[in-house]
Amino acid sequence: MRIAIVDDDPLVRMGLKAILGSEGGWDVVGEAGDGEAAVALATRERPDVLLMDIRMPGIDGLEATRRIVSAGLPTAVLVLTTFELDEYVFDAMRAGAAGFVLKRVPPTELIEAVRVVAAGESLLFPASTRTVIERFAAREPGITLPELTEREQEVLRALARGRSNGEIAAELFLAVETVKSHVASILTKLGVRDRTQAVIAAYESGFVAPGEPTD
Amino acid sequence: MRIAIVDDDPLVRMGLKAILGSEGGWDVVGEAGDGEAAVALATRERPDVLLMDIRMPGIDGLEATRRIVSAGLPTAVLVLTTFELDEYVFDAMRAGAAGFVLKRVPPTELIEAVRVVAAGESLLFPASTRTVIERFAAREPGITLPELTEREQEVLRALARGRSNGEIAAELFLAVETVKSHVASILTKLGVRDRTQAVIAAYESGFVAPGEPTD
DNA sequence: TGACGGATCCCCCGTACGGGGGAGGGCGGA
DNA sequence: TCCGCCCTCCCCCGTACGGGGGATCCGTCA
Repeated sequence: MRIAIVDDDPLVRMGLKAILGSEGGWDVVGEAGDGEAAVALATRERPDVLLMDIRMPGIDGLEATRRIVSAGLPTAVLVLTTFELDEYVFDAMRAGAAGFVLKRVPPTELIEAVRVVAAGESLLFPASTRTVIERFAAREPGITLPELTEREQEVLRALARGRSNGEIAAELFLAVETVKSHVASILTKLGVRDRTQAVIAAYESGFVAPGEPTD
Repeated sequence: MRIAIVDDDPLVRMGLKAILGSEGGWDVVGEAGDGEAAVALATRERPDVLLMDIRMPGIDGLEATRRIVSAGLPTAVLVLTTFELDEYVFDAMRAGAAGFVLKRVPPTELIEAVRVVAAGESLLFPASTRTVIERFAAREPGITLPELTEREQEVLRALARGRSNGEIAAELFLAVETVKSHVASILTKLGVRDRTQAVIAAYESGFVAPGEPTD
């Protein structure tokens, strides 16, 4: 397995190298001290795993991660930082990092983390997982949808897939008038003006979520 | 540390008990075979950690978790299931579980998971973490929006807040006709039919996200 | 039994919406 | 310099949409 290490502190790089080098079958194929060099390194060596520091001069680790991921390189970026800042975690996730761990974790856990991301999985250190879960859960009760009947829920799901009244009628084997009356009752129940606002309410309430079966 | 075990299969309960009992300082203070009994058990014993199966007769593990969490009990629920279904993970997170692991993980990892949630942290098994990150990042699974001009992006954001053409015109100090032409070019660029589908595309692409500034 | 809500369907009507076409000003790249 | 893009505004037109009335059938529940 081929590993690259990116950190602006040579001492940290040496430490990481020492830890990872103790594992058999692993090979540290390159090092970099800033984001620019990190992207170049990843492009040239195409390592399996890249340990990425966040705070670096010039292009920081998050931006470098973004570039590496969006370049479609076969490299799993494991973000490795000193600070337990939640925003770092979220930004790293959004940047496309495969994992997020603190530098101060014991060597065995770091090795395990590298193994996990190399296997195509992901991991966060426990405290981050907690905040992620909290934010995920907290997003849920943004608004609560009023009680909708079975049929109305079906129609709302169809609305959230961008269907017109005619299409919904065809899909559910109904007359357009029936669909219209369902839509009308949905609108009044949700207290919104039109189907677009109904779809927004569906997303905001978690009734439908991005990335779910759109069709 | 006081632990409770909830699973409808007596054999599984015995197995878990055997694994956890091998740790010093841990005490299995109760068992339950369904959700109803789980809530009663948690209320009565107030354990530090509760291992919760999902698939159970009657009230399932997710609903039981919801009740335990919303009751404000000092119990960290570690959801433990056989199936690697993503929806289970998300539902468990929403229900307030502190962790989510598969039954088939090695005993050492299970023990580690109990230790983590008991410490007030959270954890997911790696494959779940990956899907959670992906959904959170909302980059990969979604679609990519074609290039929109500044103005078009403003208009799309307004659309995603449920605004009508007239309202957008007022907000942006434009003529309704201008808004209409922006909307028209958005629709053609996104390849969609109406504003509702445009809003859906905005959510699915991550251009806007649930829980973000709705107003 | 009757009341009630859900689901289905019908008609009328006004309008916001979306398609098509065009036109002018500003600003940066070729 | 001229071309192209963006932003702005204008007109016409057809229709899907949403609001307002209904009506009928069905199950549940009191």
